[in-house]
Order: sequence, then structure tokens, then C-alpha cells
Amino acid sequence: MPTIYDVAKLASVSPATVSRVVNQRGNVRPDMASRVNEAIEALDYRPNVVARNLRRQTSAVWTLIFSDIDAFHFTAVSRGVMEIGQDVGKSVVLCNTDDEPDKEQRYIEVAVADRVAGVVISPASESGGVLEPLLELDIPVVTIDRDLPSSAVGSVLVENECGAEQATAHLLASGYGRIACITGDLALSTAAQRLAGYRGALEAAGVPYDPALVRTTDYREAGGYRAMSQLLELDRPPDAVFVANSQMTLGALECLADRGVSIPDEMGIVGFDEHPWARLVSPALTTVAQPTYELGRVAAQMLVERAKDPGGPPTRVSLPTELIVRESSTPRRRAPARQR
Amino acid sequence: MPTIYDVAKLASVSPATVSRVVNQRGNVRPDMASRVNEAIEALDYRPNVVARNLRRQTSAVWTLIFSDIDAFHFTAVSRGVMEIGQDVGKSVVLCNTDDEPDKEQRYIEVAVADRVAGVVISPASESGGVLEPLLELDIPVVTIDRDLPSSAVGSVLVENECGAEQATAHLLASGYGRIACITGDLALSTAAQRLAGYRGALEAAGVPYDPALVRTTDYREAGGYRAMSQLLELDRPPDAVFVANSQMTLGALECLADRGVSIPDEMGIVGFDEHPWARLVSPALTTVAQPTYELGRVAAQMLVERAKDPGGPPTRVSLPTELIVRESSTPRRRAPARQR
DNA sequence: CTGAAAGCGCTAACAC
DNA sequence: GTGTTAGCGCTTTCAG
Repeated sequence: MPTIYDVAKLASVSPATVSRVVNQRGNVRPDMASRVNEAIEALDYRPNVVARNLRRQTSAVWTLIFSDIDAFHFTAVSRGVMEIGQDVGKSVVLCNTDDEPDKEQRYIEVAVADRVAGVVISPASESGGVLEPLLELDIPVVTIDRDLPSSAVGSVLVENECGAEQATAHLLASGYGRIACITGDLALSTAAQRLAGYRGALEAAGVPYDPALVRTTDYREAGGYRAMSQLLELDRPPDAVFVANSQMTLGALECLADRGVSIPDEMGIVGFDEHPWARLVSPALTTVAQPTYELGRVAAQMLVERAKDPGGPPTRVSLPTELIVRESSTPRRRAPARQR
Repeated sequence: MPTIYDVAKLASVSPATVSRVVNQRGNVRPDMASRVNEAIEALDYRPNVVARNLRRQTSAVWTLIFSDIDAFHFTAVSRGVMEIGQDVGKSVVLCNTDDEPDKEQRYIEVAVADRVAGVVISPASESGGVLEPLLELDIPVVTIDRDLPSSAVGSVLVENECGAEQATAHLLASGYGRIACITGDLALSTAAQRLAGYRGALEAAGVPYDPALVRTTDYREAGGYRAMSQLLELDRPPDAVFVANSQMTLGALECLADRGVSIPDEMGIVGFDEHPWARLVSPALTTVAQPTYELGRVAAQMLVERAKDPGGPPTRVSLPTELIVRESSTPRRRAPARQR
């Protein structure tokens, strides 16, 4: 592979001049420039970005560290990030922590060692400390999805509470009376906020809060199935359920299908997270859509802002959700609430 | 940020010794080693991988270039790659070409400039040439999903033809008589192979091939919808359909729902690609499952093999599919084929 | 406007 | 077993 010296020699100029041509900095006499370009062409020269980065003390890489396992969320967010990345010449390296703090820490170590230009992370460990090494190096960090208490970092979140409240209020308005909530580990801000939204809606409607109707489980499909089946075994089972993420919603739907519970008449359901298949299950599923793609874009945007102005205070934004009403929450005629 | 020299000074040793300790190469007297480690600790030293890579002329990055847009396929494959990557200390940078050859080329340029350690790519342009720059630099390349004619590169494909044949044969065996096929642009090897499998099954069963029953469209949801609706408008519409990818399957299902065509009695359907929601649509969808995760793992594995033995001939493997039979292709009683 | 030269931080011969 | 030293390929002052 030819180096900048080979090009310089062939074009009978100094490497500095070649560098100027390649990077379009400083002024170079047109005839020299074209001589250089010819040499580059002739040798098929390609600048070595590793060397450039070492010299410039910069990097053209962002790290995207994901804890979530949902394929759609993940894909949409990373697309958002990559899109902005492409505009500003950044590559995106992807890391999946599977929600394991160990893995998360390892990936952060790697990001530090690589001196990456920025990190977007949905934290697995919701305690601040993990990000320290990054911050020490002044590497811009933006958290997404989940909040971090201590953060001196940017964050772009979703209005989970508001979204959950809307969903629950909608179920109420549709005539359901005993509404359950399946959510995740309350140590996760998303799970806690979505539960809070659920409670908020009940309160606002003057419906008493019944802890028996709330299940916290892991954010997986199996958890959703289990939680739903427990709810059905209650003495006074619910007549509707708000499920706080899409994987648990899959599980819950499956459980309802297995038990032969008919939606939306015997049981109304609203799930968090929009998916291509939401329209296709029958009845079509009402969902709380997150602006996933935007999430990625905004986070990436913050990274570039922060790189421009490292001094400024970190930005924190919260993006709105959208309730998409379909059939699973809109009974033709409300069945009377079951009494035992 | 402290450098290796700072550590050396503090530990009163030479930078070479620090390097030896950090990389665990060569022998270092234990007492020195611990002095070095203390200094590392004290200064919170973190090796600069950029400098190391420049010196060693290596890189710890793989590039994964994707043309496909399907979130599940994409996620599963990249997980497979990342998993192996983590085992061997490689980071994975992700690129999405949206099937645009321009973007693909740009990403390849970047991979070259970064001197990455390997590239996994599902080619957007199915002509070989694009990979030249990579091969010139002896960067190991493995193609996935799609085949490249000219390839001096490794490849891991899926037995598309066989999978499609099984799917079609299954529809035949279930009693369907007029089976249609919705596939993608035939310039894509996957689309062509899946069509070939369909034809193969018909032939094997002695069923005449009717071009009117074959639709080629883009691999998207809208294309599937359109194709399905055209098929329904035929003088003699099909009584079953094999759809060559998941996005088009979504579209086709939607169309069938809109038209009130009942599955599986009026219309049987089998889709390529397995998804979490396949069980949940009703009736549950019969699919041809690709070993997506394996695809990624095997491709990554090839990258490491190839790095070990750059001389050897490129490996080419083809992974089997699995037919997952559900309700959408298994009518209770076969309705008599419609006559016009 | 161009060239010489000094590093960026690290590793690997090569001496000792 | 350890230290010295010369680069990896590039950019960027600083002179000219």
C-alpha cells in the first residue's frame, strides 16, 4: 500500500503538499495540485485514517451501546444515529450489552481505548459511575431510553409517563373498569415511569389503585406471558391491561390466545412500542408509539453539538409518544365487568 | 491523558517494559511488573489503541455492511457477528446501504481508509467489482445473504432454493392446486433462487408452471400488497401463495385482510423468514426460517479463519432453512379450487 | 505557496 | 530481563 511519501515522490513535491491536497487545506498551486492528484490516481493511494487520527488526536467513530434487545427499537435507533453519522463523517460501532453491566463496562473500556469521538448509550446499569472513564477523557456521551440519575451527560428520553397515562386513560374512556399493568423491573426508569403514568391516569379518573393488578417482571416475552396468566387467575381478574413494552405484549397476547380470552370484549389491551405487525394481529393492537428513529437522530445530533462546544451544559430532551388506537382497545359493546 | 512514557517514568522503567506488562508479552520480573501496574493504576493509564494499531499495522474493527432493511434479520445477523467479534476482540461497525450502490461504495472506501480487519457484506450491487479495493489490501471479505458471481471472497448463504421448494411442496401437499409466488427483483440471487425453488416443486409434482401466477416486485411491504392484490384480480386467482420475504408477506397479509379473503381456507400462505409475530397473526403464519443468527456467526468465523490463513481458498457455505408449519397453510377441509 | 522536520503513542528489533 | 531507538503514516507548525 502506497503512503503519502510515495505520492510525494512521484509528484515531486513534499508530503506536506500532498497532505494539503488530500485534505483541501491551505492553498496549493493548481498545477501542483493536479500533479499530486495524478500521482494519487496512478498509485491508487488511500490515506491511512489510523495514522491521521493518531496525529490529529481525533477519531471518526461513535460507539452505540445498547442494552435493549428489541429488534425494532434497536434497528430504528441505530439507523437514526448512523444517518447523522454519515452526514458528519462518523462510523458507528455497535455494542449490545444484553443488559449485563459487565459487558457494558467492557464496551466502555474499548470505547475509551479507541478514543472514540462520542458515545450513545442506553445504560444497563442505571447508576452513573460507569461513564466516568469516558467523561474523564472529555468524550461526549448521550444516554437514550433510560435516565441516569447522576448525569453530567446529555440525554434523550421518551415521555414514558405521559404515554402510559394516555394509554390508560384511553382504556378507561373505552369503558374498561379494572385495568391491569404489566411493567418491567422498577429499577429501570422506563418501567417505573410507565407504571407512574398508569397510576396517574387512574387517579385522574378517580379509580382506586389496586396493587394486585400490577405485575413487574423482566422485559421479555416469557415474563409477559407469566404476568398475564397470573392476572387471569386473580379472583377478580382485570378486564383490560396496559403492557409496558412490546416483548411482554407479545407474551401477553400469546397467553390470552392460549386461554381463549377474546380481545377486545373480554379483555382490552394496549402495548408500549409500535411495530409493523401491530396492525396484523387480530384484533389489531393499540400501541403507544415511541419516536424511535428520532431518538437516534436527536442523540447523534447532540453528539455533534457537544463536540463543537464541549463547555456547554449537557442538553436533556424528552420526546413525545403517540397513541395509536386500533381494535384491541375498542370493544363494540362493553361486556359488563366480571364479578366473581 | 497519561501516555506510556508517564507510566514508565513513574515506575522508573522504560516504556518498553510498560508495553511488555500491558501486553503480557516477553518476561518481566514480578517486582517490576507490579511497580508498573501500580503506576498504571495511579495514573489511570489507558493504552491508546489508535497508536498501537498504527504501529502494529493491524486493526480491531470489522465492518458489517448491510443492504437489507428487515429489522429482525439485520439484528440477528449482527448479533451473531458481534458475538464472535467479542470473543476475538473485534468491534463491529455497522453500515446500512439501503440497497444503494453509491452508499455501499462509500462505506467500502471508509473500510479501506480505516484499514479494518475484515468486512462482512450483503452486497447491494450484485456485481463483483465493488470489493476490489478491499481485496487489494488483503482485507478478508465474506458475503452473506446474497451471492456474488465473481467472488474470490468467502460467502455464507442460505439454501433459498431448497427452502422455497419445501414451502411450495408443503402447500401442494396441503391440497392447494393453484399456487402463486411473490418474489423480488430477479437480479437479486435470493429472489431468483426462491422462485427457482417454487418452480422446482411444481415440476416435481407435475403441476404446470403458470407465469401469470408469479409476481416480481420490490422486497417491500407495499410491493407485497400490490402483488397480492393483482393476483386476486386474476381471472383465475390462486388458492395459495408463497411469498419470498417477510416484508412482502406483511403486505400480502394486509391485502388479504382488507379483501376479506379467509386464510387458510380460501387462500393458503407461506412466507420466507421467521419472526416473533408469525405465531401471533391469525391464523398463525407458516414460514421458512433462515438461520439468521448462525449466518452472522459463521460469517464472522470465516473472517477469523481467513485472517489466520490469508492464502487459503475462500470458503463458501450454504446454511439450511427450516419449514415451520402453522395454520396459514393447513386448511381444515380444502375448498374446491375456484373455477371462473 | 511550499518544504523540512518534529512528533502523535506505541511496539519491536536490537543491544546490553 | 531490560533499555534504547527507530519508526508506523500522517499533519502541522515554522522557516523560507
